[in-house]
Amino acid sequence: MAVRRGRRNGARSDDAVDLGASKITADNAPTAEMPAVTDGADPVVRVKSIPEAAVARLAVYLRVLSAMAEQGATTVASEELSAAAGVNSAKLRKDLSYLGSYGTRGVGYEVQVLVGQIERTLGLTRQHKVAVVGIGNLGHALANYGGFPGRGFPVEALFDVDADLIGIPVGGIPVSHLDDIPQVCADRGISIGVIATPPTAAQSVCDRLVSGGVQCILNFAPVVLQVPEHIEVRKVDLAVELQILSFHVARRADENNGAHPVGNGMVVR
Amino acid sequence: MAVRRGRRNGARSDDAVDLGASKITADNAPTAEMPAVTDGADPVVRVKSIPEAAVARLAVYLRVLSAMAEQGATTVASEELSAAAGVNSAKLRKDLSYLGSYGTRGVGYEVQVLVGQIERTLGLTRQHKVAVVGIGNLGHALANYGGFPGRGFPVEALFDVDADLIGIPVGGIPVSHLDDIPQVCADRGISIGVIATPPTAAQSVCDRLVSGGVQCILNFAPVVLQVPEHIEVRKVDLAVELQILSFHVARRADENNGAHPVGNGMVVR
DNA sequence: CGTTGTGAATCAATTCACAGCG
DNA sequence: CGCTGTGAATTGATTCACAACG
Repeated sequence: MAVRRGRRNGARSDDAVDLGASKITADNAPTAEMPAVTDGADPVVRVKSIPEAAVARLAVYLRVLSAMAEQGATTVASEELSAAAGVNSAKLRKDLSYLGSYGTRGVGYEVQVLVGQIERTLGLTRQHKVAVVGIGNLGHALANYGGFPGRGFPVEALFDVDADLIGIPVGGIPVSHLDDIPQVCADRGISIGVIATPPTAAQSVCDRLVSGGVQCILNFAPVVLQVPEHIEVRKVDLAVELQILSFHVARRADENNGAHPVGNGMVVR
Repeated sequence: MAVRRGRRNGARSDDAVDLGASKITADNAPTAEMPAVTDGADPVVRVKSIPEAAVARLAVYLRVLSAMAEQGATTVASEELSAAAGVNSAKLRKDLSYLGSYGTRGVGYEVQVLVGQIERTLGLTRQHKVAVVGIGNLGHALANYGGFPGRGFPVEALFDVDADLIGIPVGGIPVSHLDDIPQVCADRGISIGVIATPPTAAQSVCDRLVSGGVQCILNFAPVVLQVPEHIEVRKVDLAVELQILSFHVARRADENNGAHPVGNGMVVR
């Protein structure tokens, strides 16, 4: 073994994470690992890397906590929060421990404190301007989401190829042409690009977003995008989702059927 | 494609998948732990279970392979296929090995064979009828997907609460009322329910889908659904996706910056 | 008390590295 | 030779279980 350690960083966990979409990474080059400090010693590094899978769950906890706060809850125990978030309490506590130590033994966590810490950790204390590309059905849905989840992710640019759409405002933002992606994204300081185009257009749109300076891409098109190393891509793929469900249906059917050819009442087809 | 049941090598697996969307599990330790057989004595179980993470990737390989087939490719090596799918070749080969041994050493894989095997494994040789609930922007987008990914996932029922929508056909299917979910789903043999409603309606919709006999749910609403154990749920959550991206932006900024901009207490623990 | 926080143990997924074979 | 298939090694995530502590 050569290079050791390496902190979260350029982490190339091929897919890891596990919520919503999948992380996409080049996945090649195993070697170029930077030896970065991790635990201990380094006085400057304080962000103890958080496991990818935990990050996705933090976002879920955050939503649950916000709902609880609205209902007036001021403190919550790991058992309760974990149940509401659909995970077990040990996992929840471990996840929260990555943020630091904000609980009170024998009592639980203060809802507001947790909300604040999760927001800080997820980088929600700054704004991330979003551009949506492809104003079809899905793009419309996204554009109208009206500033996306809460505040923090304002949609500030829309793009399409269709000449009939250019200039028309959707959800308050006029649609620009694909060709203007780099310019407009750069001008408006877009940091997240959402691709909701047909698959054939996706790679080229992606390239333009990158040249416009976006740092992250959320890709709804069923294609594997090729991006430079420093760009973070997540993918939401309906076909893949359905096929995974299909797999489970099939598996279950096989199991039930192990010996019995005759199915149960639910057999479709 | 004719519906065929080859249960030759039926693969099964255990639990949480992890790509694409998230598998939601009760997660309450089902303490009844059975020593899973790995190769063994069990008379019925001889199939190697497929790691959950691999299932999601198989769906991706399938798409890439289909595209290659269309371009006239007849064989493909792991290196090429893996590059196109955005994973490394060792992982690809391992994933494919779960299907059985369909490659030719020194040559590669026959595209058609692989396509067939993946389809069989994912249960794509049967049809899975889909219902979409919530015909807003997103629901519309989904309903118009026109029979979803290829064939295999025909949308056969639509639901909404809005009286103005009831009876109106969207993508060829008339919209029914939420109250009719159980009946209609049962009648039409729906196996997959897609929830595209506002969060407040989601749980109740979910319950009705379950009572209508659907086996799997794809949930776009930002809520953690509670379902009976035998129901498979996957979640696609826009807010979570964006927040994960946000996390990575923040992390990167912190790194480049040695020191964090806004001086909140950085914590360590 | 009751609940957090966390090492240690377990379980799952990924990667390595090479034997086996066409 | 070139490429697959796979055990072994590694890395990562989850769960256990309990000491620490308000």
